[in-house]
Amino acid sequence: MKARKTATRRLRAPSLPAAALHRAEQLCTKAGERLTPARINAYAELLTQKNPISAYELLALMEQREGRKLAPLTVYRQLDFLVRVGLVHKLTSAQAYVACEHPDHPHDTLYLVCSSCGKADELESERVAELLSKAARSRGFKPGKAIVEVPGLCQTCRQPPDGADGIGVAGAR
Amino acid sequence: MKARKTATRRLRAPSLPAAALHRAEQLCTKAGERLTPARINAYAELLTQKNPISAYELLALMEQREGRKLAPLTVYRQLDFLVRVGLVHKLTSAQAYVACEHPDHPHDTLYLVCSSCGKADELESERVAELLSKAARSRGFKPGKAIVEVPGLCQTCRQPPDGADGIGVAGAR
DNA sequence: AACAATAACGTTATAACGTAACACTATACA
DNA sequence: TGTATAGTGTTACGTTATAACGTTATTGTT
Ligand SMILES: [Zn+2]
Ligand SMILES: [Zn+2]
Ligand SMILES: [Zn+2]
Ligand SMILES: [Zn+2]
Repeated sequence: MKARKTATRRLRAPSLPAAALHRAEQLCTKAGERLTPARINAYAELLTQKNPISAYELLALMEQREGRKLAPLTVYRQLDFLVRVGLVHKLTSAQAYVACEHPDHPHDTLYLVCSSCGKADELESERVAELLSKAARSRGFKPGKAIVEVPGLCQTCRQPPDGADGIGVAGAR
Repeated sequence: MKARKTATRRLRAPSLPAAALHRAEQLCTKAGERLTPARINAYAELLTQKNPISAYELLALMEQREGRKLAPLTVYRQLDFLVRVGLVHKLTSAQAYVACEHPDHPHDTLYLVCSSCGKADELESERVAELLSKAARSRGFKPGKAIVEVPGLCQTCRQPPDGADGIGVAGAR
């Protein structure tokens, strides 16, 4: 008793690019995880965003897209999944989420995060990973994926060209 | 003019060690910040803790110590201050706070955080700081103090000696 | 000492972030 | 076909953090 299709109410998914979808499928297969429509939607929505967004911002976007109310938990579960398989990183210092720029292989979370405009620039550094891993193991500590977040001012937000300091970011070296 | 204390109502501060107090005073003087009794109390209470604690845990401890209700905001303000002057670090991935182990000079936040027992081991690495700073500047990014948190299992919590994996164990604090 | 300016503190209310519990649904596999 | 496992939806709740505003303490100046 639920067959009735109530005249599509703006259900268009954000249309995840085929290449991204394919990569995601492979990643999930390899990890023994299931890539469901709901998860695809969440990922696609995140991919439309240029900057990291909070879970509740994603919630609002998805609600608008799907034309119905969603529970926060829904979004959190999908984010947990996306982070788990490595498609998305959590910026813990900003309590925000952003799609990984090279999800093909697992790696640490390593970002430059602009305190002014919110932009997050993902880096990769084998040397940092190596240093941290070595330091950890030398203390008998078994390390997981490191979280490295460098707050500061991006090039654009440094506009005021004279040496003037911008935001109150302490201790720039 | 100072009103006499009204028959001590368990107001015993946790007695901040004199050396720590002295260091804190110097730090604040240098930074042009005021070290008030309330702030000293918060710091002292944090110093009694072996592991990082949440703001609300600190709130409860201080309420118990002072025998009265406090507002969360009070504690948050004191924590902001302590982090600002460098006496305390925030472990952003655990939403917890811990006293710095060498507050004498400013430095990045760099911890090994056990996902099982919650212990946080503070490291210092000039090389990591240097690498991050260099990478940032090479992109026109003006870096502040980096946040580096490595989750994992501490030596103690690795007890189960067979090679079994243990990462990802939730529920530290 | 009196004053003004600023920083810290207290209080109430509320916003933002995240999870527990439970019932239901889909898929995989014997 | 059953049975086990994983995913989803819903309600309610818990935790973390801040806004707004008025009061008190400190500092520097007259
Ligand atoms: Zn990535
Ligand atoms: Zn910026
Ligand atoms: Zn430190
Ligand atoms: Zn441990």
